[in-house]
Amino acid sequence: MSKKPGTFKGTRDFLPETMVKRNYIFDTIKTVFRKYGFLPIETPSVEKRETLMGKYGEEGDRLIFRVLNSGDKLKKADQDALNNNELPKFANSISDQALRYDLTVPFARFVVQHQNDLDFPFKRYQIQPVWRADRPQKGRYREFYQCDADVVGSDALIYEVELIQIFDEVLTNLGLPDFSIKINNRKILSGIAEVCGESDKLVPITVAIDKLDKIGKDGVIKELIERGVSNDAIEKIDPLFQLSGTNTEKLDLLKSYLADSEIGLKGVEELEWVFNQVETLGLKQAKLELEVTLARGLNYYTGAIFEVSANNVQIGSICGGGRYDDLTALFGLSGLSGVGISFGADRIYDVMTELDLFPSSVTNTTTYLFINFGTEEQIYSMQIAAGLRRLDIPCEIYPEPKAMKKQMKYANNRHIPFVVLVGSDELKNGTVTLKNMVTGEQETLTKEDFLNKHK
RNA sequence: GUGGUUGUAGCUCAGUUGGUUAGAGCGCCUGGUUGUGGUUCAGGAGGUCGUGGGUUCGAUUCCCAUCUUCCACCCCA
Repeated sequence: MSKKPGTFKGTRDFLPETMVKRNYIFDTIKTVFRKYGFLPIETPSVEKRETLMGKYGEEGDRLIFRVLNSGDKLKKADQDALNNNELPKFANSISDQALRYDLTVPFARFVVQHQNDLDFPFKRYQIQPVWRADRPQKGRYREFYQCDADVVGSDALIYEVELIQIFDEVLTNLGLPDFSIKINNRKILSGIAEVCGESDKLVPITVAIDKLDKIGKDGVIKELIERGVSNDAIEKIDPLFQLSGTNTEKLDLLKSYLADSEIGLKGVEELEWVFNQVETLGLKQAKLELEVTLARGLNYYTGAIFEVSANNVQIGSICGGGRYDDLTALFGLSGLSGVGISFGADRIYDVMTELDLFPSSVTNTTTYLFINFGTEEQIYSMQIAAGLRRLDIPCEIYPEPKAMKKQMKYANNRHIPFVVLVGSDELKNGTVTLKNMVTGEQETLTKEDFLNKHK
């Protein structure tokens, strides 16, 4: 124990048993992404510092892992800044690059950089790890995977509808029994701030009301006061806390509440259209809920915002997303609207583990193990195994004629569902004996019949 | 970034009010069973009690630091 090596705080190794389950999640997500016409890309783990910094708000910047300069570049260290305790400035002087914090901002950079090689609207999916210098907790890691699908170059609401369908389809295919897609629109939040006469306090207002389900109405009001929102405005926000009923009822209420706000009404209209289309098309499992208090922290969202949570599991949201009207403008290309979603694969894994949702077939990586009885039997087994592999059946041969107990145990621990016994009798008769490791049943059949079973 | 918490065998955890050889269950290995795993029985291996320093005749136990775990806040997937 004492001298055992370990991984860096908040990061993990994945053993084969875990990896096959993770791959099952990734594969399910990819399959659905492709079905909706998204194309794969990858971007580097490390980006220039200026690409990332300032895109996620002050809080986000703090959580970006910086990468130290090397060699002579270290001599640029701003020692005055260090002596004056200006740590961020000092950090900038010795670090010109950083690990990516999410996949969306690097994607915006990617779009601007390769704009002449892309067909718009450009739909891409990307499954890669991201890093955050956060304090780890359960369901919260320093290195984790995001599975993003984004469309850039169209403000058509059809994409909001399709992204909701993707959430629904992926999570249904993974077998999640109960989950909610919460949706809101930043324009509605802007409208609320406008109606309250506090347009300049949009961010503090959204951050505060986002916490309604966590700290309750009184907590939100307290926070609004702390953030300098006037009492008049708080009174005007108050009715929103009582907003209840069906999505249609909520929309109707919002229409009258936001009657004086052009942008607010635009948001309501957009949401209404999305709801209508989703209703017509139908969802498999998801509950789609309008949640006026949903705000999400990332500042770059401007239209629809999404968040998905698994019900009956104590973990944060498992997916997120939204529309950002001008993210590429930060890199010099304006007029491109984008909308995208992200699956938090690590949290989905945790939820599926807690609810025991992985089908047992996922861990059956090898179908047959050939028991090794000796040299001649092994050669005979290798021929049959080659036949199976030509039929794409995964199988393996135990490498040495060790005690059968040991070989059986190996099959058992590896969750291999069938064992093939080829001893001297089988060799002589041109047969194999098949043992089902779950039921314990055995049957003997000719090797031709065995192979033909799989055609 | 703030406050707290955790660390003893591969895993889950007892225990030591500071004192000769630190325990259990599960797992692992060997054998009962030289063509049968998952059940059962018998035996066995495995720990400088997270790491570094301090106090002490003596520290796994007390103190400090550090790393790690988990939790609340912040924020978020």
